[in-house]
Amino acid sequence: MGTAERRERERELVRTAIIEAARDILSENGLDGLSMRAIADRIEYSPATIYLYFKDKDELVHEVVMEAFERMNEYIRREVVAAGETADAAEQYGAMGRAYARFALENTAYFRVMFELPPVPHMECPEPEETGGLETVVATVQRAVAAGLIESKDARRTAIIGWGLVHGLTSLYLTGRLTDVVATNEEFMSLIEEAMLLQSTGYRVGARA
Amino acid sequence: MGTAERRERERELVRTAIIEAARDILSENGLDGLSMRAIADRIEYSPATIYLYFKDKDELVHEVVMEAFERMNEYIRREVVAAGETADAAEQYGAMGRAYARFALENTAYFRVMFELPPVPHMECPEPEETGGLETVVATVQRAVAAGLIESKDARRTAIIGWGLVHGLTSLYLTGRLTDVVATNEEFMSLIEEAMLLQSTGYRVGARA
DNA sequence: CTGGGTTCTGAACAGTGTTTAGTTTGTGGG
DNA sequence: CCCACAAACTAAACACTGTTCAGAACCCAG
Repeated sequence: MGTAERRERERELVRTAIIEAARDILSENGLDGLSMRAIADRIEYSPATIYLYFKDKDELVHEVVMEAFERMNEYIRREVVAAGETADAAEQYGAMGRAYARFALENTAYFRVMFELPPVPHMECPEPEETGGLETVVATVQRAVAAGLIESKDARRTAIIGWGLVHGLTSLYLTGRLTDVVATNEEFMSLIEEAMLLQSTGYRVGARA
Repeated sequence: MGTAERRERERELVRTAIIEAARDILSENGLDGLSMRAIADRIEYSPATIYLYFKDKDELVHEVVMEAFERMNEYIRREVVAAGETADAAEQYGAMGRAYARFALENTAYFRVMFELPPVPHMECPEPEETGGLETVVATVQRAVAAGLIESKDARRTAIIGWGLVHGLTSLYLTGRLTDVVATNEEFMSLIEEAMLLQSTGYRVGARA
């Protein structure tokens, strides 16, 4: 009798319903609007029920964040294949950076929660999704290095510096620190483009493409 | 009779006491530990009293953040004059970036609050302190450009890109995203150094110093 | 010393995350 | 069929949060 399996399936259904509700509330009302009672209301359960599926609010949010990272990775992957099947590795690297920034612009609430949260004290996951995207970047950098487009002794360090570059500019822009320099999203994207171009070619005289 | 002035002074005294208490709690217990009641306890007043000096918790925190920006600016200023009276503009620029990162390492709670907060919807201040530091950076970049050490069509854009670079790397490091690449603070500082060096010289073949 | 204005507080309200005791529900075995 | 047991669910409470408001305490001028 497969009732146990059905129970298991139903359980998983409720679990994902909770996560979806949390994700939707997060997108619509921001992190402040994301309360256990709001989630409970949306899925028409009691708040206490959530604690039968997640030990904490932190655990629930962590799950949502993990999902967000997956989405972002897929977003970037899709973006880079869309606009660069024939592009060289350096161009693909640039496309990744632009996609990262654009994802942040399109999912600001997501993006904030992904990085504004505690320094992840309890991490068991062997970084399958979280840094999975980074590995792709590293590989791209390696191809660019092999093609002589970028010089780097350590492709991973180079990828991380690039990550820091676009992540930092994006954070500053989203928190309103750049308002008196870059006003619109278009201006911001062009700033990102310039910054990424810089990493490849530098500011040295005559080095610019 | 100067009782009005004395009253005013006493009032200002309580006000700064509140801010100091908030700052201390923030440093010791982080943003989560910063509650109105905790502040009231520390200054031995009732929670309601705080609302006679600040309309909001947001307004109070905003004040603390403004102070934090001033402190950071002064920290950087001191750092750059300390280790670079004879240094050229490019070296001073690098010192600024390192100081920024070191300040973040030494005041993690501060740093988080400074940038994790809402996109500052109510900003009347004509950026005297907040971007006051940025102007110094811009001036340094301009001197470096004039000396032929850095190429840049727009010194402000260049400064902002540098800001984004070190800010992003710092944020990622503080939120634990770089743990499997850079383990210690020393490694992190060397990453910052490499990244800033990159902005001046680029990854182009033969462009490295 | 009395009136008025400032300063302060106790108590409450609405909201939060979380726990627990207790109820409902559904299924498997006698 | 029905009972019992386990799983799912919830109402209510607890301790906390930011915030407000009526009233007490205080201080100083007239």
